Amino acid sequence: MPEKEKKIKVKKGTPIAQSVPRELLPEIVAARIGDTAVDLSFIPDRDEEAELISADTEDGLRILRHSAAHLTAQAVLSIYKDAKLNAGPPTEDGFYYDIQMDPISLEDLGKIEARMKEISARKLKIERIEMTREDLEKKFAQNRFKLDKIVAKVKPGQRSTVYRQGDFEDFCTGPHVPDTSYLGAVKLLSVASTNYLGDVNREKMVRIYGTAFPDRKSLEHYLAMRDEALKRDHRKIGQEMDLFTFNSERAPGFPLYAPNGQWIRSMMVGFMKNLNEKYGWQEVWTPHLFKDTMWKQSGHYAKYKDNMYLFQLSDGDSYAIKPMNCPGHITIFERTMYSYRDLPVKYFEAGTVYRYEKSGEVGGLTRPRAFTIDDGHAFLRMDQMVAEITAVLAMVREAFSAFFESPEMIYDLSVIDKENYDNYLISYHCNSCNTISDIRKAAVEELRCPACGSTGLEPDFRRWDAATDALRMALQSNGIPYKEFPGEAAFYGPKIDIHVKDALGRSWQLSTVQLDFFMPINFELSFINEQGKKETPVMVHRAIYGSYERFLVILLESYAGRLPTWLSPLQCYVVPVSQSFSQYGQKVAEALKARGIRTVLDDSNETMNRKIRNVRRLRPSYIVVVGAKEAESNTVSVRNRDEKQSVHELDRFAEALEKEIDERRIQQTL
RNA sequence: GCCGUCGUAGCUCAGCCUGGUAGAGCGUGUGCUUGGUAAGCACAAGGUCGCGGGAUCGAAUCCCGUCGACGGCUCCA
Repeated sequence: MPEKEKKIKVKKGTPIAQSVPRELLPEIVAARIGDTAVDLSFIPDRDEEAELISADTEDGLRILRHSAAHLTAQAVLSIYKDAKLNAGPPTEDGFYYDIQMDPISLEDLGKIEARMKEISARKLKIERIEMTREDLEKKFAQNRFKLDKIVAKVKPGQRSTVYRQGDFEDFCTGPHVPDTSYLGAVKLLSVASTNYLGDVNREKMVRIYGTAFPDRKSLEHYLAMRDEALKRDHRKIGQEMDLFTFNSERAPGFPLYAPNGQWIRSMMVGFMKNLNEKYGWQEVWTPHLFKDTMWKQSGHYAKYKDNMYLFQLSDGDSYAIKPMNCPGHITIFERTMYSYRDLPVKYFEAGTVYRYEKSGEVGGLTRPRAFTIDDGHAFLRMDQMVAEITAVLAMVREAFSAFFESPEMIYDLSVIDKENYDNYLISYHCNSCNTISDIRKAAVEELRCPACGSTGLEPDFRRWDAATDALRMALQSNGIPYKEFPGEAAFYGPKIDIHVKDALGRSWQLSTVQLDFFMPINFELSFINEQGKKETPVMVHRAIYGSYERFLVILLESYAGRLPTWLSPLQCYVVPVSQSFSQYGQKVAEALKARGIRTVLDDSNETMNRKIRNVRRLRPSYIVVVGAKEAESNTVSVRNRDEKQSVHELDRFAEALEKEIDERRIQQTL
C-alpha cells in the first residue's frame, strides 16, 4: 500500500484539522508530527510541519480500525450492561475487542453491528482527555482489566489519556479518527473465545472480530475476497477433487491421500528431486523410528517430548517416531570420515515426520499430525556458509517460479534476542576454569559449568554472530530485502524464513534456511581439515516447500483447484457425444494416454451435459468432446479450464498437451 | 490443553426448541432415452441419527460423559 506523502504546515495554538486542506479532510484520519501520530484535534505548541495520515494508508487503516474497535465496545456496552472491556487492538486486516461477558453467538453480531451503525450515523465527536493516573484509576475502578493496564503503563504521578465518544470512554493512547462518522464501513466478522492475557488460568473472554475500511466499496471488496477464500478452502476443494480424506476415528489429524491427491504429491516430489539433484543435493532415506537415546542427544527430547510419539517395547527399549529428519541425516553423515575436500555434503529426503499436535491445534492439511518435509541437511566448512545459503536462496526462487506466475516473496531473518537467551543453545564461558560449554539454560535446572561446577558463566555469542552474519551476507549480496526478528531464531541457530503471497493476498511461511553450529557439536561430527586434524562442520537445515501438505494447500487455494496441467490429476476427460461414438472416444483416449497424458474416457450411458456437469468438481484440465464431426475429421473439440472452446486435429492436440506438461507450463496452451 | 459452536445417507443439509422408532437435493445402481458443451425421464438401493450412559411407557430430539470436527487462545523444532 503506498503511503501518501502529504505534508502541511500547522500553526501553534490551532488544531491541526484547521490547517488541513478542506478537500482532503474527509479522508484524513490523523497526522504525524516527527515520529508521533496525533489526533487532528491536536494543538501544537509551536509552528510545526505535520504529515497527514489518510485512511487508505497502512497507518491510517490501523487508526481507523482501532477506532472501529472502540465503536464495537461502545455498542456492546450499550447492549450488554455487565460486559467488561479488556483491549481492542487493530490486526493485519481488521481489529478485535476482548470483552468479559456471557458467550454470544454469530447471530448476536448483527444486533451489535446495527447499534454501531446508529452510533456512527450520530457523528459523535471523539475526544482525547488527559488525566492523572489517580483519576484514571477512579474512572476505571469497576474494570480490573483496565486497572491492570493503567498500573502497568502509567507511572505514579504521570498522566495518560482517555478517549470519549458520547457516553463511552476508554483508556487509550490513540490517536483516533475525529468522529464516529468515519466508521461507516465496518463489519463484525466472527466471535471467538480467549483468555485474559492469553493465559488459560485467567478469565474467559469473548473476542469479537471485525474490520473497517475507509469506504463501503473497499469493505465490499474485502468481504468478497474473504468469501472467495472460504470457497477455496482446501478441505472443500480436496473433498471435491477427491484428493485426500481424514478418518477422525482411526487416525485423527492424519491425512490419507487418495489416488488423485497422491498423484499431485508425486509430481511435487519428483519436481523437488530434480531440483535438488541440479543443486548437488543427494537423496537419502531414513527410518521413521529411532531410539529415544538419539532424541536425547539431539536435544529434541528435552524440548519437544510432549509433542513426540514415544513408546516402549516389551524388552524395555524406548523409541520415538521421528518428529524431525535431521538426526537421521546426521547418522548417515557419521558413517564415514569425510575430508574437507568432500564438503559440502548435502543430503535431502522427502521425509515424513510425526508430531503430536494437541487436539485443538490440528486442522486440515495446514496443521496435520503427520507431514512430509522436503528436508535437506548440508554439512559445510565455515568458509562455505555464504555460498551455500546463496545457492539455497536461488533454489527457492527457482522452485516457486515453477509453480506461480510471478511469486511475491518476503524474507524474514530470525535472530537471537541477546537480552533474552535462556531458550537458546549457546556457548557459555566459565569465569573460574575458562571452559567453554554449550548449554540451553531453559533445559537445565541450574546453570553450572560442567567442568568445575562454578555458576559464574558468561554467555558467548560469537558463533551465533558468525552464523547470523553469514545469513545477512547471503541476503544482502543478492540484493534481497528482508526484515530482522530478534527472538524468533530456532533454539540451535538463526534462520531465514521465506513467505509467499498467494492469489488472495495471504502470505504463507514456506521455506526455511537455518544455520546450526550446535547439532554437529552434540553429535561430535567432524571432518578432516587441511592440517589433517578433526574439525567440526557447520550444518544447514533447509526446506523449500516447507511441507508437501502445506504447499498443496497453497496450490489448491491459489488456483481454486484448477492446477497447472502438469500437476492435474485429471488432464483430459473424454466425452463422446453419444455412445455411438464410444469407439472414436476410445481412440482419442488411447492416443492421449500413449503420450503419458492422464486421461479418462467416460462412455457411460449418460447425457453429455450431465457428464460435463458432474466432472467439473474434479477440475479436469481439458474436457474433450467427440462426436460425428470429430470422428470424421480426426479432430477433438476441447474446453479448457477457463471454459474456452477450440477444435484441434487429434495429433496436434496430443502433441501440444504433452509439451505443455513436459515444460510444466503454468498457463494452458490451448 | 483451554473457551465457544457443531456431529443425521458417499456429499450438502432439513428434522431437535414443543419426545411417538428418519426426510430432501446431489451422487450411486437399474431401465428408458442416444444426446453437441453446467440439471432428459422413471424406479431402486443407501442411515442402529459419532460413541457410551441416564431420566422417560417411548429419544435423532431432554440430561450427563466421551470421542471427533470447526472457529479462536496457547503452541508450532
